[in-house]
Amino acid sequence: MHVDHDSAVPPYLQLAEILRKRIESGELSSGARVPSITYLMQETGLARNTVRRAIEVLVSEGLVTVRQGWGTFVA
Amino acid sequence: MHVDHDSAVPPYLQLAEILRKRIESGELSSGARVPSITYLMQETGLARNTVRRAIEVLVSEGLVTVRQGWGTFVA
DNA sequence: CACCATTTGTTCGTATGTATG
DNA sequence: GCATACATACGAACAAATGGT
Repeated sequence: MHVDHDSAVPPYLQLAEILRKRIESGELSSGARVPSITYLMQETGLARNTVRRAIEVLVSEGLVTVRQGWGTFVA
Repeated sequence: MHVDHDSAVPPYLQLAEILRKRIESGELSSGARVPSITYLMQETGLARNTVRRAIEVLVSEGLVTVRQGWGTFVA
């Protein structure tokens, strides 16, 4: 899991794309838990808000659902 | 234009609601320019990112369109 | 019940990049 | 070049919800 800060594609979109592919490939199937924000921060080196933004992209696409205090899950 | 930090409704949703009503009431009609982020920051006392978040809500609702370097306009 | 760890939610202040006129 | 306006990102702090001890 790696994002390129020098890319023309902003990091939050790169991360969204990474997660999207993991979902569409079936690596993360329906109902599966998406890695936590904290974990994704550590894995990618991105800030919390940036990770959240990536997740919000997936939420707006209907790919995942988020529940406060619980986690993020593949729809 | 006023947001209440003690409200259960987060400021970014309060601002989104304020702008939504100004659009739906016709005070801001189609094609009209939405006040700039800087202006809304000064008017509401909110931070830049918070104002942007409110606008993103309206964008996701299709009420406004944003053009970088130009401005935000009622759809 | 209280307490705590985990996880998501919101906001702030700041900095820098990009686009338009 | 400059001013304005939006775009992205960082780091920090605290709130709220959940689940387990």
